[in-house]
Amino acid sequence: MPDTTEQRPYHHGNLRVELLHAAERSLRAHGAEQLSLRDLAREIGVSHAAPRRHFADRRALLDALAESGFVRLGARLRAAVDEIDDEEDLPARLYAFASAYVRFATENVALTGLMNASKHRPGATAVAEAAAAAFGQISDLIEEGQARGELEEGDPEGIGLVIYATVLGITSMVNSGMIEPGRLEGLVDTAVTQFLRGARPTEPR
Amino acid sequence: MPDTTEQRPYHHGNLRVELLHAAERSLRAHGAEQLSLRDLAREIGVSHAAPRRHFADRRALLDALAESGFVRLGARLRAAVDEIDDEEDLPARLYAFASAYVRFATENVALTGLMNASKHRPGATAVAEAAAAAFGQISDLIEEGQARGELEEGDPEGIGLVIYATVLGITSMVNSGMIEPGRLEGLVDTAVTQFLRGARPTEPR
DNA sequence: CCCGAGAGTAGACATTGACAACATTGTTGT
DNA sequence: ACAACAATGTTGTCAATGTCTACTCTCGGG
Repeated sequence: MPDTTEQRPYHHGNLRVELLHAAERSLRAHGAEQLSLRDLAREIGVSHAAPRRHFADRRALLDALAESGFVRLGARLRAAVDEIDDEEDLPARLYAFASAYVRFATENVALTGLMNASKHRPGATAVAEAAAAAFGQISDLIEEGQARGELEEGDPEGIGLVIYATVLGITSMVNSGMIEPGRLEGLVDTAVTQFLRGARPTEPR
Repeated sequence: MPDTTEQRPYHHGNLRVELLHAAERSLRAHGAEQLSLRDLAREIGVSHAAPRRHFADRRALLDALAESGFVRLGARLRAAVDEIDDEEDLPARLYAFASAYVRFATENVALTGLMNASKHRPGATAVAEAAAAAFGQISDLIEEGQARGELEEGDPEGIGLVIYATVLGITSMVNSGMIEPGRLEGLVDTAVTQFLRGARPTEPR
């Protein structure tokens, strides 16, 4: 375990990951706007130019944060869905998915904002890929539901995107203070039930 | 009409609004991150400290931009809905609402990002109010639909928020580059139809 | 064993937001 | 008419920041 009391050798040896950790703490505490490379360097105890060896740019650091966020979000979404034992209980799985997203987004407000805001300029495919992997899961849920006849036919990816967008929008509004956090649960609930009602086959049976 | 070739009198006379205009141009051209008060001052031709007389803070300028954005958005949403002559054609009005939002958001990418990102810290009620006025309209649509029996009963504001969140989420994903702009129209379409299918009364008389 | 690449350091520079002290103008009360 | 006075702009200054360049340290492989 690295100790801060330890006499730092000339080479830190673990700077990149520690920078990411410190950056995430700062992000949580003061937001992306306030995040300063020099601050992180100070906090870790290296010179102000050291971060540049690992991140070409302030933006590169933020992108790395966003990417890491998407990876973790994807993992948590997958875990939440898999936690529903009954593989055929689509409503439960959908609700688990939505709840997991909401929990992540409200527990990581600034991070989520960063993830949604970071415009992926040409070439920065890493972030986009991580994001796609995160919400791609829901397409699978839709497809399975359609295969079992529980859902109306239709482009599964499109439908999945719409659901994802709904949850994203709700948490975005809560996180930006447009609506009170107390309404979150209720909104997610009506969103999911609304979708299920609208997506069931026209001729039941 | 004010000319830039004119000898500027000591008092500019219209600095506040011209600052906002210049700020919006800069926002559109380089994003909120890059917006610099000194730049705006230079562009307008006043001293670097002049903006401070009208905006206490860089953040105050951005907040004003966001508020103005919400006001204009609200107007365009209202106009779009009112443009549908048949007051009882709920689907058409919903679609008009969604389309208008999408158009605004894709025509004003950075502005929309700013509006959604600006965390309204305690006391900054102006932005929140403008936002509420913008999306509050949809609750009215829902209520009318319910009154005519075209929609299932339920908290109209909650339902309205869910729709708004869906459209917001879709455009957010497009604007952040997560999905290609070409899919926008189709996604909005499925979102609206999905909602309408799910919201119709259970026993259609 | 040495030497070169990777990793950290030190110094410099332009830019920025914020602040203070001062200048100019328009307004208002008398 | 005119003297305060409040708005509005200006100049000067300061600390902080991102980024760049040149230098230093350390370690592992020929």
